[in-house]
Amino acid sequence: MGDRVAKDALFDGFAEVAKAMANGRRAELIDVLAQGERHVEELADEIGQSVANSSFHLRTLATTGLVTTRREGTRIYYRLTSDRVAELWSALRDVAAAHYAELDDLAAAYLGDRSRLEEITQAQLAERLAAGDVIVLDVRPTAEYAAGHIAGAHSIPVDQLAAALKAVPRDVDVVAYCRGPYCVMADDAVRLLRRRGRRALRLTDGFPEWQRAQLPVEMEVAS
Amino acid sequence: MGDRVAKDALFDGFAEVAKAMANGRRAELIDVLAQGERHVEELADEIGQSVANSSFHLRTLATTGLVTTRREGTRIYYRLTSDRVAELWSALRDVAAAHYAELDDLAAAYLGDRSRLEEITQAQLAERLAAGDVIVLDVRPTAEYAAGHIAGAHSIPVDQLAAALKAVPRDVDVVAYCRGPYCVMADDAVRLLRRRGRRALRLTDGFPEWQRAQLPVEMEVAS
DNA sequence: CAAATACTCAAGGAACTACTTGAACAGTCG
DNA sequence: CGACTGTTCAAGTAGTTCCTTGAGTATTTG
Repeated sequence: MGDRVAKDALFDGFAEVAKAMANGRRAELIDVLAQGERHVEELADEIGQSVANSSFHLRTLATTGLVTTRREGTRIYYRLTSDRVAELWSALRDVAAAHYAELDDLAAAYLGDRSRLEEITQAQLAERLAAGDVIVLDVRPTAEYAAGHIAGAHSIPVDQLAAALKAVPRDVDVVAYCRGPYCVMADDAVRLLRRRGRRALRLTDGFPEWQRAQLPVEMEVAS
Repeated sequence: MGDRVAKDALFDGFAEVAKAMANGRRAELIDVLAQGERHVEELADEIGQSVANSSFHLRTLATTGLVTTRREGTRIYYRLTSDRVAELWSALRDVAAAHYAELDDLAAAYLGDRSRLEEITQAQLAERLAAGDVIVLDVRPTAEYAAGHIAGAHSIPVDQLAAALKAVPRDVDVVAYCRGPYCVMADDAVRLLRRRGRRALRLTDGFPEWQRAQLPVEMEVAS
């Protein structure tokens, strides 16, 4: 069976990459970075940790090559090294959802009851977008919308939705989307819209999955 | 940003699954189980660990739902819960190979110099198999061949190849394959064949990848 | 050049992880 | 039923990981 020591070392190498993702805070970082690049303070804020600790976790991710940095003035921006990392993250989520029994409870505790939220798949939305019989709302923060969004989507961050309701046409279905299947922003948006009597649906996945599926996207051009 | 505690718990849940893979010995277990089910003693032997320790690692994998068991007589057989787990493992390997700098050295130390081994991709092999101008050798142990192999492949475990050389036709290219991209059995087979003057190539991936790509497979029917 | 900003590094303690040894627990087969 | 086999559990030790605090290092701006 070949060289035991070298084989163990090689598999320890694969395990290093798994270890990089084997921490809830680092998982959150990957999830946020799948939306686009961020600097350390933003990331620390996003995961609710100190800047020092976030920096430490980012370093861990960088050591295994999952994230890369770019300096701009006094800030350092982190991003996922490639789409493959986002795919790996997505595969991990899927396996967890499918096979890890306790995940259901954890997801329910964070997401609340989704049974009454109507969902729409990527394929269905792509079709209806082409047909033009639907309004799509990107309810993520505007910076994420600017970095890339579903072609034709309108930016209304979820915390501004109540105020912007009047701008949303009444006579057509509304689809809200956000960061991904475990993001609550679109859920909140859909619940609000339905309370106000609109017919609203949630896109099952988020923007990163849409983009990876090669469906049409747009981005704000730097001026 | 919703409920911090619940969000952290959810992402800790995803991290649990990554943790299950975040150990070299467990990674080896997953790699072996991707070939088919095994009982504990075989697995312990395969990863060069005590039965007790292997059992412990298998339990860890079972807790996150990555593996499942089945009893047959006095033995307990473990297998991957689904193809998704194999896909996740494959995605992890790919990311490690693409982004984790140190992996190259580790792989080189275990696999040796592959630069002089000619390779063939799944697609190319599928085409040549259809055309019938190639002999395919499955050089894994016979039990793995029996559990499933590339349609039309012949079983010659690598340690029996030297003795069985005469049975391999001289006038046609030979393709050897084994467990996957980080398995040395096909490498050894190809090197041996070339030393004996045959034109031999290595299939880039192994059997699990072939099967997941929906390419034609066969298996020994239980009698 | 000095001050300010953004980030990283180092030390330290609490909590977890890996592996070993030896005992306990099923099921199965005579 | 009772011995046997294959597997799991428990205890113990050495080593690793996580997060905090506070100091240190780049880079930009005044």
